[in-house]
Order: sequence, then structure tokens, then C-alpha cells
Amino acid sequence: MTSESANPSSTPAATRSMDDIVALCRRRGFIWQSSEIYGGINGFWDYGPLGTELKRNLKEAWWHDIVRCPGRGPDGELIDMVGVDCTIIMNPKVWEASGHVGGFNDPMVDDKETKQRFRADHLQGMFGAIESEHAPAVMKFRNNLVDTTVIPLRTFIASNPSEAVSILEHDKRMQKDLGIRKIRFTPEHVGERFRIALADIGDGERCYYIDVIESGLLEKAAERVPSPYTGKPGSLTKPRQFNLMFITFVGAVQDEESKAYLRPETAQGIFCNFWNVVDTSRVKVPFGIAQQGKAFRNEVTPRNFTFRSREFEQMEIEFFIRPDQANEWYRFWRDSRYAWWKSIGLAGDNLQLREHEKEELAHYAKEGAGVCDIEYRFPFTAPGFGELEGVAHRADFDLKAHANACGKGDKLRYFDQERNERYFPHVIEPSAGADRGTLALLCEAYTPDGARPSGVFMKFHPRLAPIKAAIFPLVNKDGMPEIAEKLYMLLREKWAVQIDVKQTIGKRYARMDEAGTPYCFTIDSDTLQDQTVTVRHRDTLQQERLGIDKVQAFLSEKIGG
RNA sequence: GCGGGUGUAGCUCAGUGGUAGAGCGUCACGUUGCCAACGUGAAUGUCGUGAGUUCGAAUCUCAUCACCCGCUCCA
Repeated sequence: MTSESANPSSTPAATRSMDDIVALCRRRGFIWQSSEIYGGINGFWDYGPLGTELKRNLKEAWWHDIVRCPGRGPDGELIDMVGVDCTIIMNPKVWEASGHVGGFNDPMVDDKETKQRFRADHLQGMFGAIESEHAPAVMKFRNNLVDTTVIPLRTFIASNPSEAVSILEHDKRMQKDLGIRKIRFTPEHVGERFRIALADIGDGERCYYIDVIESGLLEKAAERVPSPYTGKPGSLTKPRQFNLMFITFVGAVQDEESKAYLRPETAQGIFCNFWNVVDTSRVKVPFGIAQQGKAFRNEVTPRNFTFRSREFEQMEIEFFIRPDQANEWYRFWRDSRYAWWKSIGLAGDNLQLREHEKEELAHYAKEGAGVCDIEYRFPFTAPGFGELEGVAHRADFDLKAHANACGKGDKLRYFDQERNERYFPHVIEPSAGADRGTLALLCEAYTPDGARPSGVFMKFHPRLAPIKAAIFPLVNKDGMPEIAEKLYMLLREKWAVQIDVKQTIGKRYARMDEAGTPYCFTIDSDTLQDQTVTVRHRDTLQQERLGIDKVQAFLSEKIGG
């Protein structure tokens, strides 16, 4: 399944140990566990000096290539892209409109067999049977529902009992299975609850009772409740609360009124500011809004180093287009984002593009031009892949949802002057993880090499390397340190460089190998004579001599800037 | 959330009831003449944390936290 020949420079994921990578990250100051001296906190990570430079380089490369210099679109025109920087805490109504509160704040039940998930309070049960003359006993029956001896015969997904009745009315096969010959409502309604009557097999009328299944029943006897999808018991989980959004309170009083959320994605800040951007920035469809920022998800199981963190950073684009041009723009962003990750060093066959099957699409993307993931083969996912960036056609779901939720509705449609029509633009969303990208860069760079003293070196693309170059006096005397410092002061104005005068030259090279520094300049006794230094190349260990006045030009050529 | 495992110096680990150790790394000084060289010296430990048993706990017990593996979850 893996092709070994695609790129010989890419270390196969299977040969890299995640433990070794984590150890190097910690030892050299790339990434540490948050609050480590207190025992850490699950799902939160800090970046040390080298990690901070690396992540910053990734974000700056993205910002440069996406916002400042975005190139040309499929129509051959220069792409219009602007940036925003929105708050983490927004009006809670944002998350109601986006669907994050409604869909995920209620206890949910999974059917393990069909992999379906539904709200626990939408599970209706058909209980029975009770003789109709005993209808008054129904109340007593209801009160005992949490008694696990009372298990529904069938279950339905419906928001209320009458909807469940109507499902049964239209399902002739289910009626046959249950021996139901006729359905009518009994005259005795108890409150708003429904009962149905039916003629059982020569046994007189019996009263089947349909009502929502109390959470207590699922808590105590989920394994005995039949699945609404298969009719078989044993595959339902207990109701579980999926509080994936972090809750906080705005103001000193903590009550329901002051409740707010830490954003689970940066996208909604962009959507809510869509109209502000249109009104102030002289952009017109097609155009994009980009944002980098923290997002928070209370993951059930943070795991795999920084891959699934509870606090993480996103780099998101919402690209607004005419609905009829969704396909070409979707393909454009899918392909250009894939090419971008390759361009910053994830060039081997550890990177792949994967189109989603229709079945796994989110609620907002079922009918769209497509969804794909750009995935990286991390050591902990190998031979599988983990998501770095998702590109999704979200249609007009979000803009419409906010337009409707804020009460202005169609008045907020975008006016297309060229075509003289009003519409809600569709959106292609390339949404990348900055922390996942940084982790992929670390994993890709990690290159064991028994031939060198460090045993390993970090083969970062020079554009992303945390330290671009190091300056060493071969020995710390004879005027060499003075020349080194002068060169260092010159170079640091443009690049992240370090000077190191301590210990032997071998140790200094080894340290730079683990930091992933692509070039080391060494001042030796020849420098004093002919004004040249040695350049040591990280990947090949080879050295060449270079005039000290050529060093800046050398770095400009290799790194840019 | 469930089950299993791990936790001693920055790293790798030794220590199984009786004074917390080694190698590497780090730092200083000397030496240096291009790949973790050498010599001398130094710093670095809530033995994950908290309780319990004991005259005495890194060691035994319980709880807890963190990490790893497998399920589960992942809009």
C-alpha cells in the first residue's frame, strides 16, 4: 500500500518513533506539556523557544502565501483575500445559529451497530400492552417506567410522541410484525401523552402506549432497549453528554444569562463579519477572508501529543463565491492547498489528499461540490493518515443561518452588481490546523542518522527552520569571536540566527543538527588571512568556503527574505 | 468514559523496607585548529502527587494526576 519510491528524501513513518520525536521536542525546547511543574494538564501544550519559531514560521508562510500573495484563481484573475482577527468569545447566539449549541448540548445516544447518533430526548418508545379498560392504570404504569422491567417493544426517532405515532401509521411492515390491525387514539388522553389502540389477535383491544423514553431507563437498561434503526436491543449506548464547547461566563455573575462559549472554530467570526468586510473593503465575489487564531474543543480523548489538543490554533479561509461556480473553486482550493503543504517540506508520500465519501459529510455539506482532507502519515497513525487541513464546500449554510438568526433574513443577501442579482454566496472553506501542521513538520524533519554524533537531525525546509544559520568561531580566541559577533549582529537583522562560542565545534554542530539549522558559518584561522568562512550544510555535512562578505547573499538565495 | 501498562537528575536507566546512584548532557576553568575530543571541578532530585502501614517507604497499600497502548469519541 505504500510506495517506497515516490520520494527517497522522505523518511518512512514506520521507522520514526513518536517517543523519540517527543523526547527531542522536549529536550531541545520545541514543545512542552502545559503546566508541567504541576503535573501537566491533559490536552494542553506549550511551545518552547524553537517550537515557537517553527510555528510562527508556518503561520507567517501561510499568511504570506494566502493573504499577501495569493496568486491567481481558476478564472485567471488575481485572488482577492483579506484578513480578520476576531474574538474568541462571541455572542452565544452565534453558536445557536451555527448549530453548535443545538446539536451538541444534549445528551446523545449512539447505536453502535449502525453508527447512528441521536438526541436521547428524541427516542420514543412503544410500551405495552395494557387492556383499554385499565387506562387509568396507565399513569401508574408511567411512573414505573424507570423500573427496568418495563422495556419498550419498539423505538422511534421523533421529536414527540405524536410524530412517533405517525411513523407507525405509515409503516405497514412494523404493524404486521407487532400484530397491529388497526390504529386509533384511545379517548383517554393523559396530559399530552398519546396512546394508541389496536385490535390484537382475538384478545380484545389493547392499548399500546407511546411516549418519550425517560433518560433513567436508558441509564439503567440501555442494553435492553431496542434500536430505532434495527429493532434489536443491545446496540444502544447510555445517554452521554457531549460538551465539546468550553463554557465561560461574561461578567462577574455566573448564571444562565451570562453563559458564553470559547469558540470551537474561528470560522464563525468570519461569517459574522462577512457584511462588515463587504461594506468596508471594496471586495467583491469571488473573494476570501482569512483568519488565524485559537479555538477550543473539549475533546473526549486528547491524545497523540499535540495532534488532538483541547486548545489549538486554526488557519482558516472562507472563500465566498457564486453558487454556480462551486465546483471549479472547490477543485482550485483542494489542489492549491495540497500543493502548498508540499511546498513547505511535506513533499513525500507521507502526504495525501483524500476525498470524503458522501456518507461522512457534515450536515452543512451533504449537497455540495465536495469535501476532502489533506492528510499526513504521522508515526502514530501509520500506516494510516491524520488530518492536517479540510477543504469543504459549505454552500450558503452559515451566511443564511446568521442572516435568519439575527432577524434580517434575505435583506442580507449579497448584491452582485455585474449580474444584477442578489444571493447568499457559497463558501469553500480550507481550514488548516497550525499545531497539526507544526507537528507534521517536526515528524517529517526528524531524520535518524547513525553516522553523525547527534544520531539524528531535523531536516526542516529552510523557510520553516526555527534557526536559519549559526555562527561559530572555531576557537574562542585569536580574534575569531570578535569577527563572529560582527557577522552575527549583521545577519540577525534579517534572519533568526544564533552565535555559539562555547565548547568544541563538534558539539556545536550536533546541537544545530537537533535544532534543524540548515547552515553553520565557522570563522577559523583562514578567515583572519583571506576573509572567508566555512559553510557547513546540515543535510550533507559538506563544507565549502565563502567570502564573509558573501554570507548575506548566500542566505538570501537559500532562504529568501 | 472503559480496560491494561508506565512514572527515580535535562535524557537513558540502576536501586525491592535501612545514608538517593551511574552514564550521557548542562555549566565553569584549562586545553583546542571542523563534527557530542580531553583534563579538572560544579550545579541539578517534592523518587509524579497525597494519604496510609512501619521504628524507618523510591520500595508495601489506597487514592489521585500525567503519559502510553487498546476500545470509545472526534460536528
